[in-house]
Amino acid sequence: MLEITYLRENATAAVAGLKKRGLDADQNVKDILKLDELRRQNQNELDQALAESNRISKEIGMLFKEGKREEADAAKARTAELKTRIKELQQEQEQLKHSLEQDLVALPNVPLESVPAGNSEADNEEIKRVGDIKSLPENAKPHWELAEEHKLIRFDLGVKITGAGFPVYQGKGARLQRALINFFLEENIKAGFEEYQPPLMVNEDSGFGTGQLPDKEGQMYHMPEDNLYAIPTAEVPITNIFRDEILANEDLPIKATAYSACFRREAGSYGKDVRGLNRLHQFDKVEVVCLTKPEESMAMLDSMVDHIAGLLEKLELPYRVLRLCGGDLGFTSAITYDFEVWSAAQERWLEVSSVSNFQTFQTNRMKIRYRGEDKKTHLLHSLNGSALALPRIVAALLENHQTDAGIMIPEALRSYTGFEKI
RNA sequence: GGAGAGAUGGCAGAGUGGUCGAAUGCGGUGGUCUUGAAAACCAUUGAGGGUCACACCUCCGGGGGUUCGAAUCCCUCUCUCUCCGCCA
Repeated sequence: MLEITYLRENATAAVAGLKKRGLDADQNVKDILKLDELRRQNQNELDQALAESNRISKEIGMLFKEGKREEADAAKARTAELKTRIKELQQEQEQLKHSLEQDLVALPNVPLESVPAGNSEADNEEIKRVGDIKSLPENAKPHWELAEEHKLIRFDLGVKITGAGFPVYQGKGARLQRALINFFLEENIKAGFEEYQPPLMVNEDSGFGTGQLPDKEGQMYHMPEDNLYAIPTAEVPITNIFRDEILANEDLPIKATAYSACFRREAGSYGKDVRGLNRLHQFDKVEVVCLTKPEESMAMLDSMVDHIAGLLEKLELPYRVLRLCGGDLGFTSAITYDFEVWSAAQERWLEVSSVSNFQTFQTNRMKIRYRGEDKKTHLLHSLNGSALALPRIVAALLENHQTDAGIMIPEALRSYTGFEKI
């Protein structure tokens, strides 16, 4: 949710920025500013009425104390009209606040200057490409065939015990999962992130905090008995740890990492490109979440991008980094870099990480603040990224590292897997 | 699942209808003292809205009600804790 103070002062810049998403927000912003204006007028009037009412009440108290019954009763009579007026104004205030909030929540984040305009993947800007795209052996296979052949991942068993999109990992497949989780966590810790183990279910407040609710309600698994939601990413519980907090300067920046299983209903996304590990209902991911002072967030974003690039290089995977165009940008993001790994056998790029700076868009809703030099509270900037999501990494590892002698495990991972090839 | 207790500022904890945004202690910040630190002492210290700045308004778990007036009384919801039962 954008800050109203930002919109008041930067309305034209906001509208111009949103255009890069292919969104004409001119009228929306005007409506918001109008509502804001009305709201403040209404509050002014309401405050005055309340002040008057408070004054009279105090007066009545004094009169009673002095035993002046009759004067007190006379004063009481004066409040009747005031009370109905207050009630009206309060109702109006509620409505105005509600409308304002609704309009604000509906507006996506404003893309930063460096974000290219555009409305599809084609307009994303490739800023980096690393690693050679190897030519694979004649008989190279996609990962789902490799997984079946080596009994690494059992999609059939997952279907039997749960349903499609809930694979069972077996033998070296299971050990590879565990190795990758540990590898990512250890690398993140080395880079200064603190590890957390969050709950895998969250309450409604947390869902609202990170913006999954109310709009993406259908994407989360919901347990109605207890009104809990299965997390779609560790970002949700981790970021919500800091909800409604004013963080101490010495604790900043926050650099958190967490492994979690992630659950996504992926309603309506059946069809092409969902084969094998490409899209699952349950998958594993190691996430990084940062909170910084505003002036430090862009440097933090760069350092996160560098860190994630390092992970992919250690896994010896060819990748590229894209700066997403406005139209491809997530609702809450001001700037996003996508990491894509080349899937040799599928001959397509697979998104394995998305690193974003949300600036105050998330923290405004969650009221995550710090105390500035001026002793006042200010909103922090929030950032997050996957470091990394397992399924597509596994897909890329299997496909890219297949040789006639077997699937080779990258050097950096061997101390974690305990085996060198599959 | 059964029974009971509770929810107040960063924390602990008082406050049962008006002068309470709220005692006191701890913590934080600034200062005095000190070579420095500790201790002691003094001062200061919740959040949000509003304003050029004041004024002013709102907030004592959430919602509703009674009253001229609610942290305090009533209704309701949520959450937490303790004991018993079951159980990893």
